[in-house]
Amino acid sequence: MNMNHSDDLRDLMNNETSDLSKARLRAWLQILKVSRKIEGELREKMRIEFGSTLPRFDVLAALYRERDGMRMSELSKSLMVSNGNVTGIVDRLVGEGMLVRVPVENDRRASIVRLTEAGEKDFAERALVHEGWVSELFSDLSASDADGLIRILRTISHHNEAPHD
Amino acid sequence: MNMNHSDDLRDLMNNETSDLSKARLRAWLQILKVSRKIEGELREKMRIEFGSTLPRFDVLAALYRERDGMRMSELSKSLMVSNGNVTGIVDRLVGEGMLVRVPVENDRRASIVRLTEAGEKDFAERALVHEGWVSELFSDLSASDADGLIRILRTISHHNEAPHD
DNA sequence: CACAGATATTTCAAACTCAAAATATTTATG
DNA sequence: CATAAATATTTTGAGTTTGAAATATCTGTG
Repeated sequence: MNMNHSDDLRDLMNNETSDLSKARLRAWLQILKVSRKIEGELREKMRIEFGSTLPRFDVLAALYRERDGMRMSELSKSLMVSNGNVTGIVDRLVGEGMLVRVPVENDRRASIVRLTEAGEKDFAERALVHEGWVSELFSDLSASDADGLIRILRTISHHNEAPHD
Repeated sequence: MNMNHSDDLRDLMNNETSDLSKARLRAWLQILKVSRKIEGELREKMRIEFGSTLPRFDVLAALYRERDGMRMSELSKSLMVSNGNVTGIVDRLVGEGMLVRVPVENDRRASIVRLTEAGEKDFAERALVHEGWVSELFSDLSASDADGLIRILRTISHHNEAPHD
């Protein structure tokens, strides 16, 4: 049973916070805890097994889904990180020979970033290993709990979706 | 229904990954997505409303729960970040007058970090505002979904708990 | 007591991250 | 066409983060 708008308003006016508000805070703290723990584990595995980092993996993953490449701005929006952030990571991946920057016809401001053949091959292998790590870290998560988790998280995502153009 | 050990083993040997493994990966990516979006929102609010940052809030929150103060190592373990990281953040918070370092009797290696009176007062106010922000960001999350979310995330946490001493 | 190993913390270099400013280019408007 | 506004990206400065090395101190064993 969801709260309606006037309930929310009453909550905001109220000095002491409601039980629901506290439950939501606990939920957020638990999300944060799991997220940090799993990220820490994955970071260490990437460092040891791949000699690489999580942010680089994320960039490669995004470009593996979009084989024709993406613009810097698309990349940063898709990863939900700042524009300037992506610049540095892409620079390093270009240096490692995983990515190339391709100029865009008719728009000399922009460039498309895409995987090199080597980058594509490397990532394909890494993605399988990565999925195995995640499945192992989540091995107590049943199929139905995975679905439940995804459903609940989506309701949160959608509420906080970026406003339409 | 959970997988047993030999199912996991078969999965590892198997080149193609299972549906369950893919569901777990999707769950992880959704956790990551929500976690990033909410962190971004909170970061911005903290910057604008408090002129402060998320990591500083986290340190203050931990010390607000432990009024007698914590050692640097306890702090970094509790926040799941590296030791060296906490040093820098505590340095800044000491500079802002929110924290003090107190020497530990009988152990000159260690020091206890605790809130100053001003730090305690400031944080108490901020914590209420923060809880309101979270509740607003999670306003589509019902009480039962909050509980469900917490339950599922705890099973993941527990599996990945640090091994006992 | 000597001193090897353990423990607590800081320092360090490299990478990541953000927000804002700067740069370059394109588009729209008069 | 001139040029203001919009767009795409990079640069910059400050802060955060990590993992490893350095420093200081403590503890247990002989």
